[in-house]
Amino acid sequence: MAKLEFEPIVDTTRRAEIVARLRRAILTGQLEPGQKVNELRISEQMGVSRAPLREAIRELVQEGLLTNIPYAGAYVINVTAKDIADAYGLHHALEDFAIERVWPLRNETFAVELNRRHAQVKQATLALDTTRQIETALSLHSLIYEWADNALLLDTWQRLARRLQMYFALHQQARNEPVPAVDMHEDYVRLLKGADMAAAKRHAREHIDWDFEELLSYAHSLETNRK
Amino acid sequence: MAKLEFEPIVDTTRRAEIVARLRRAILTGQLEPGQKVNELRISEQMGVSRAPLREAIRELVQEGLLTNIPYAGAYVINVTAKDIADAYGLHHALEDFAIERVWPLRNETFAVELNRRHAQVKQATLALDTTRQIETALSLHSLIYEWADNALLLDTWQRLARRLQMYFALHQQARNEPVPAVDMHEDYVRLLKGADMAAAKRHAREHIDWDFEELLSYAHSLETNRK
DNA sequence: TATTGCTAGATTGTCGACAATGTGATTGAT
DNA sequence: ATCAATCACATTGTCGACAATCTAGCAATA
Repeated sequence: MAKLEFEPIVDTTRRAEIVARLRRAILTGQLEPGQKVNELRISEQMGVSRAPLREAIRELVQEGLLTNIPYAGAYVINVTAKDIADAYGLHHALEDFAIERVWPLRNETFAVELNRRHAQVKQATLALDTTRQIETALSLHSLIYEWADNALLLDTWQRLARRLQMYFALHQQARNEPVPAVDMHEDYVRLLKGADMAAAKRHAREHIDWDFEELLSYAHSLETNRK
Repeated sequence: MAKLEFEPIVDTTRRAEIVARLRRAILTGQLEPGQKVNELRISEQMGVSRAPLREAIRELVQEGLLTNIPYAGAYVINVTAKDIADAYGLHHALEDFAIERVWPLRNETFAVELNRRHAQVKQATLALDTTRQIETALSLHSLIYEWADNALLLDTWQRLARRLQMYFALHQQARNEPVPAVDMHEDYVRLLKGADMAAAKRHAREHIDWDFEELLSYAHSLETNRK
């Protein structure tokens, strides 16, 4: 008899769907930083009442994507250069820790999944689909966190990853250039499959720094625009 | 003219008050792990309607203190030995990072605040007030995160600190002994004021390990109880 | 006996209406 | 003209009621 496994049934509430849509709107920059989330307007657009929408807003506030001011409203978080720098500082710390933890847990399945996600990045890069490029790159980077066997670390990473996704989307949106059509992950993937952990850490650090440098121009424009 | 500073006005909504009360109930173990949060019952006890209570529940779910199953209810998170181990693994990583960042930012005010919080710990220890002992110890440990000048790191720590607070409270509740009436923070405080960062890191690591060892007996009882 | 289908009760999810609060314009006094 | 008081208006916060769903127990059937 074949071993058949079923996936759990998921997301049967309006609230969950609302959260997903709002989150996506924020992470893709459709809802801009600082913009107000008007409950009545959005609930009417989505065809739901304010109750599940408000519950969704509470979740996103806790996720750190919205801020709330009592009796004034919920606003998409603002992005400053310091926010971006903070995110990358934390990214460094988590990445080191994740690599250490994942190192002895790697196996053939890990390598296969690493290749699969890397292929997705390359595909999105070739297709010049920038939104998907960001998503797939973060998915690739998520792998070590998923395999590090630490639920709290994974949760922390996912919160951070959402911030990064937002920053990249805004950055890409700000400069209207196509996108870097090269893929920077060859070394990252190769080193994660290798035997030299120190080298992997070093490269991850450089890789993160490289991404950060990329965002700096956008971060700079934020500061100048504010004046 | 004396420099007078006002504290911000706080918590004008029922929701915020409900969140605070529920969180406290969970972190002190009054709401036990696995216990169901019955909306109707609690809303009647608190004298509020279900709407703000439900919004509060959403926040606590995102905070990681509750889990939610659609149409079934919200439950206080269960605690396993692995959860505790995960928390301490992450604690290690964050502590290292925080010490590095806070090191060049320390000044006289930092030292004064460090002493102040340490005094609170000693006071709670003398008074045999275990709940307050846990709170003040975590407050002491929070200082380096507050001074590290990284909002995301601070946020991450606060989420972790709440888990730790819960674990300690449950641990203390499980064994009915009075409490360790000794204070372990003398060296911690001294090294944080000193010049040897490596030594501070090393000690913090040992200190965290010591706390973890302390929790292991409780973690063990969890596993055996489950059988 | 084991399994399926049904029913009643309890609980969560959602809705529409009302209360509380903030905001900006208007008025009026000095 | 300036400033304070007032007043609509819009928006958020809260409430009570209803709809959708789950669970446990019992009956029916093989």
